[in-house]
Amino acid sequence: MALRHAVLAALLDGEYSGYQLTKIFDIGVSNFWYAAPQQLYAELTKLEAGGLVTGREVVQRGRPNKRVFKVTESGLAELAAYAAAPARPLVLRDDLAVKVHAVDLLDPAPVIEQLRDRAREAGAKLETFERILAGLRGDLDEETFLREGEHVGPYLSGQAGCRLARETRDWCLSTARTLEERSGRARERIGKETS
Amino acid sequence: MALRHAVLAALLDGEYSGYQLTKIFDIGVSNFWYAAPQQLYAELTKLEAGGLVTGREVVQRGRPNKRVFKVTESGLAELAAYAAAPARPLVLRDDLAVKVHAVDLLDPAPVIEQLRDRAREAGAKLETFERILAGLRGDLDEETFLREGEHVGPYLSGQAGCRLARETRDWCLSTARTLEERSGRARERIGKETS
DNA sequence: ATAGGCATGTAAGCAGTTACATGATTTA
DNA sequence: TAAATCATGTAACTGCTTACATGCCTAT
Repeated sequence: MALRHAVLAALLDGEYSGYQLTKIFDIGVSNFWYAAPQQLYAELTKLEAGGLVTGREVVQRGRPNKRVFKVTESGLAELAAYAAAPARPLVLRDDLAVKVHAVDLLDPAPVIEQLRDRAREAGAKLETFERILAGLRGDLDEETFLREGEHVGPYLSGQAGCRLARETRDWCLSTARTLEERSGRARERIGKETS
Repeated sequence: MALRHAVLAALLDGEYSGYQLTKIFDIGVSNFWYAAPQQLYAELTKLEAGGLVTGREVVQRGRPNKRVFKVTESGLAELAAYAAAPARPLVLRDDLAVKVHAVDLLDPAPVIEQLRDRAREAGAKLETFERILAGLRGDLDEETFLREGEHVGPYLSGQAGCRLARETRDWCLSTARTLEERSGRARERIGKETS
């Protein structure tokens, strides 16, 4: 069980509804966890049944009511036990890297396009994260904030998201450029041979 | 279905047995895919049944015989179709980042220790990858190899692994240092108050 | 002797994905 | 009036993890 702890950790930042969590997990809780909406609703139900979170109804006008959740004492205890247990190796499954690995025997064009797409996404994510980080540290510069700020956890995990997004963007762009140039030269050679 | 394509891509580099693949997937196929040994044996069985790979017995002395596999025509066609289809977002699930996110309300000591452990692992992985990349490019410098080399796919995906390992190591170390210093100062304050 | 690496699996259970379902309100 | 956003689920399926199982060979 693993999503459970990611949800608990996310709920430390404030009270959120299932729907709000889907937004947070959609960009990946600072990009280190992904979960589908249906998983979150299911997990929240289980967590509430187990007494690790409590929900309360929030009446809204102009839009449907929602139930927001917060972590209970026993939820916090669960998180503490989890944090003390040894970390398991991270799970990474990257479709696009598999395609790049195999690209020599394949048509590079669609792979290049996908690399460009992902570079764009990663760039957007990077901007989002940088805005979030700037919001968290407020007026302070990073060093001061990390030394004296009260809640640095979300900032530190956000930095991981930033780093990953930046590297992803740069790798995608440089890889796309490499493949583009190679297929450009390949076309030239064929052109010369057949002319 | 996704592991299937990662296996096919890995088998493009040469003929491997299930056991050899576990070693490759253990360090994460250049760090972009992880799979447990049992998954690989099961997947190879399925791939062979579907005619996407063929196996042949290799008789060895001094150790048990093994079955090595290679990709068939139809396996290559499957890979080509897969590469042309839109990439799905990468799956990332990082236990340790969840703990860091929640660290403000938790005992930081075990988290710091886990960060140091992971930094060590990432450093080792980085060295491994750099050795692999150096082997792939041989005498050529990186730029020349990427321009003129025959098989650049594994090199490019390996670069992604390098980048990720380097960022992981650096983030873990700087995060551990930040948390260490903060808990050091916290202890000092408590010392002063109680003396 | 025994620990570790090589080699290959089965079986049960849990987690994650995909498809389907509903309904209100706001914006274009 | 159609599309997008808010809001919450169920059901079926597939894929992944954990635990268990076997056996040979090499090095210490």
